[in-house]
Amino acid sequence: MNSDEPWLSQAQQQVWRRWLLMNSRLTSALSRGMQSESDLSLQDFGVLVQLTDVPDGRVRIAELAGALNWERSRLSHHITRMEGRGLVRREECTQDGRGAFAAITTKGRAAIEEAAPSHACMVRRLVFDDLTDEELQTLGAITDKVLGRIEA
Amino acid sequence: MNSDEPWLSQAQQQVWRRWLLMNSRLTSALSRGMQSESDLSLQDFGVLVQLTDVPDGRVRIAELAGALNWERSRLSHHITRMEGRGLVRREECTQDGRGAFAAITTKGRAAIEEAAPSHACMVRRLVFDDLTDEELQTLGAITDKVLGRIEA
DNA sequence: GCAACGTAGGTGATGTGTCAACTATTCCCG
DNA sequence: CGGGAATAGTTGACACATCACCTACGTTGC
Repeated sequence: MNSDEPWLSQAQQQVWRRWLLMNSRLTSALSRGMQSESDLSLQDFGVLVQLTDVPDGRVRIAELAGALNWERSRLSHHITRMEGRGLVRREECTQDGRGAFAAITTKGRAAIEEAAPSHACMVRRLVFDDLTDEELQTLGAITDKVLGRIEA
Repeated sequence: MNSDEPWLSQAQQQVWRRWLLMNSRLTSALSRGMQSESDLSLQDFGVLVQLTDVPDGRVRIAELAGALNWERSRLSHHITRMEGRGLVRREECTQDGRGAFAAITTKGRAAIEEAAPSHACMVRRLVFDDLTDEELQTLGAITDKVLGRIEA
């Protein structure tokens, strides 16, 4: 438990490995679930969530990339593909000639509204239903601490 | 808090979003750190960890894929690339003519031994150093619960 | 022993992410 | 104002992941 040593304690290492495993299992499970219930990927869903979060259903590209923690170029490619499927559309920004918005379409809204309930249900079943209030609270505290560390 | 409703409670949703964000931030941070300190990717590292975990430094492909939660074909492609860089080598399995091992090479061992300390240190700094013993224990309990749910 | 089926692993085409470079615009400051 | 630096977004080449399919071997049951 000495901070100068580079290694993790036995307990930390065990938790860490289980955590990594849980994350990848959870992601694949949610991803499979999403694909089978709708024709959205988890990534598509993430984009659409951000767009429905905001009243006018459109967000500046860079802001969206920040919220998703994606690279700008990745988002640009992804938007291109989603645009091709009619889920979003690009809109130009009059305030800033360089800028652009990604805007959700009617079809996009329909898609996320169809996908959301079963996804939320799955998240509950796999993650939250078994957690006590105290565990939920601790989990929140942990994520905040880690996010705090990463900022710094 | 009714299990029949598909939706997440306000508190759950907030924790969930922070959790997702934390995961993607943490992964990018660790990935960047790994790349800058060694010439391994986080994925390479994961493979090598599994191989050093076992006395003879070789694991059957399918078992390795299971431990990493990767598809077999993904692993096969990845092994091919790592083999090209001299980090691992394929070995045939005499017990089962279909089978194969992935085995760590001397160079692979050197690579992971060089990369491990700073990676472990980063994991400690970003994740564990701020956590109390109780939080660590709760985190372990949570991962076990979720993993349990996913198995079922 | 051999036909039908299951399993281990590999392959190539296609989809997605990353990186470096690029254009167009805005900002800053003399 | 004007010119260099910074910023928003896109693009194309390349790296990696996924999917459907393939081969080779093993297992089972007749």
